[in-house]
Amino acid sequence: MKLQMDYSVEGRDIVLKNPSCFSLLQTFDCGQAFRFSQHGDVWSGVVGDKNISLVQTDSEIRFLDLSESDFLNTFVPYFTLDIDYPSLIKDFSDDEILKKASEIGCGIRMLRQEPFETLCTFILSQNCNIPRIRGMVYRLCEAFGDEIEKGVYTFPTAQKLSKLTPDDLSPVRAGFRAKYLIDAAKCIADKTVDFSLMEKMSTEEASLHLQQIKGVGEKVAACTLLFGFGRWDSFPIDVWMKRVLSKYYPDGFPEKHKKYAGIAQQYLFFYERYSGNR
DNA sequence: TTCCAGGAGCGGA
DNA sequence: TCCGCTCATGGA
Repeated sequence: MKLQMDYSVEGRDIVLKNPSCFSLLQTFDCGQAFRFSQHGDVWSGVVGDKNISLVQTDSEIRFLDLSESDFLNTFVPYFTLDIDYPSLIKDFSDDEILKKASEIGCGIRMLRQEPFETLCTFILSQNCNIPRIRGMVYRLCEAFGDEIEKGVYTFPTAQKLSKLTPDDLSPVRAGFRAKYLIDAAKCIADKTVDFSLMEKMSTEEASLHLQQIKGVGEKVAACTLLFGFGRWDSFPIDVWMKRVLSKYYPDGFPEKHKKYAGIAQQYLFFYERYSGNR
């Protein structure tokens, strides 16, 4: 994994100087992850069993109180610091809408999130707005995760969730999604759905494999593959993307960009949702 | 109060 | 195969 930007160790922090294509606000607020929140200038969230805090200024992004080995092993892959975004965006510039969208959303970094957590959060996402998804995910972690610091919880394991009933999940207030969450946990725990096998499948095959879970259709499968497995060709189509496709791509998304269609999709989602193009 | 949300399952045509 | 209805809840 080749790091695409320089970093330095300053005291107990890791610092990225003048990072290209990296905005914490855009990355955490573009609807791919629901576990980061902002307090003042500090963004904090949980990745695996690590509580991480970050601060961005005009000239740097600072990972607070983080060892170099954790940075390299966990956060370089998590924040896709190995992807050359400027080249990717340049590649998109032959398409007028994609050019505009990737310029506006150029601070978005795709996140390589933990697959089970990604699966669950997008099962919860169905027919919900983003603030509500955050609430449900927080309550799920609070009720069934491990407390690693005061008020900070890990995401619960599949094994733990697989033993619960929808009634047990009532504090999450997930409604009809509770039973889907439990089915997902059971499928992962008993390996009916096997993440390690999916690594060898095509994106299409992996999507069908995930759709064995109740409450997982094409959209949730596509989000899981994109945000949890780094399948950049996976292209989730939700209500926002339906608008984008009908407005700008009535003849279909350009074949040429399908290899990174998932990243393009994220720029387009952000563009449509935040620039008032309705 | 009403509308709608990063959908999916279901039954009927 | 396609379409419309329903599901449970809360943010705006």
